[in-house]
Amino acid sequence: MQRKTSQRNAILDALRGAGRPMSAEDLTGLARTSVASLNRATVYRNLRLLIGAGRVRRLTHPELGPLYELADLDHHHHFHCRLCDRVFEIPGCALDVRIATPPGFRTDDHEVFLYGNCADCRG
Amino acid sequence: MQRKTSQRNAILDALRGAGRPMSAEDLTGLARTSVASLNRATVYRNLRLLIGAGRVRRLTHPELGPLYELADLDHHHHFHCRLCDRVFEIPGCALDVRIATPPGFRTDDHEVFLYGNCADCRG
DNA sequence: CTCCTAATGCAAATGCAGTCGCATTTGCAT
DNA sequence: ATGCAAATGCGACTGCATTTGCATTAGGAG
Repeated sequence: MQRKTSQRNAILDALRGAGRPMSAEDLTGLARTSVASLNRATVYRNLRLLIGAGRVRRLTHPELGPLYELADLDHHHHFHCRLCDRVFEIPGCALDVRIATPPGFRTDDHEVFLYGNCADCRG
Repeated sequence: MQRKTSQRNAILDALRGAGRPMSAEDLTGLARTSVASLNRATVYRNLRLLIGAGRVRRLTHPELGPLYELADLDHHHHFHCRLCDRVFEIPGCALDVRIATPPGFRTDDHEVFLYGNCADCRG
């Protein structure tokens, strides 16, 4: 990642603009509004680079598969609206890890996925 | 699912005996201790049948991919030991869904994945 | 402005979970 | 004991996310 390219900017801008995790495909579509020629392979190559550089994080959503989000976010949960299929970043942590951890185990990390309807879709 | 076959029994017994969610591949390996000829396609066909009958549940683990578990379990979390790579069913729920849900949203369901080391591996 | 090489676009290729067609086996009702 | 449809085993095949080979384009140091 030594040169700055319009496609890499477009990918990062798309991620920042959306403010929510997206699939590689959605991300490609969104970034194409900036760079129309943007190719899938380029997106994947840049995602790999950006993940390596600690700027992007890849997660696997149990219902939606692989999603990409900016890495400079504090710990948060993910809410999947089953109507509009968007995933929202929910700041904060409502899990009591001490209670969640069985005796003798040590929990280093965790993920929480919420499912339901977002405010827009309930309107 | 009208006839009882040794392979279907082997699959269910493997799931019961292990007491934890497993990949189709691990499940096949385990069930083969009962029915050596057991084929992958048969495992998948039976899993589909059993899921349709509400006896088995399929889940996608963010780090381990698709796993299968018995469906007659109460709500629980999943603990992934990163040393032995086993997934444990953790009974109970240490998530406060009211706190976890943003204003205006409605949460119908959720999943919690814990990561760390199990009691055996910490020994 | 030039040149070197990183980065891109394209299309073909991977790897993996799961599925399908078909010949053969096997529950189980009669 | 018989027969038929369900179930199995096998190997080839899908679909999807991602990767790779290669020719071309384009940052940016000099």
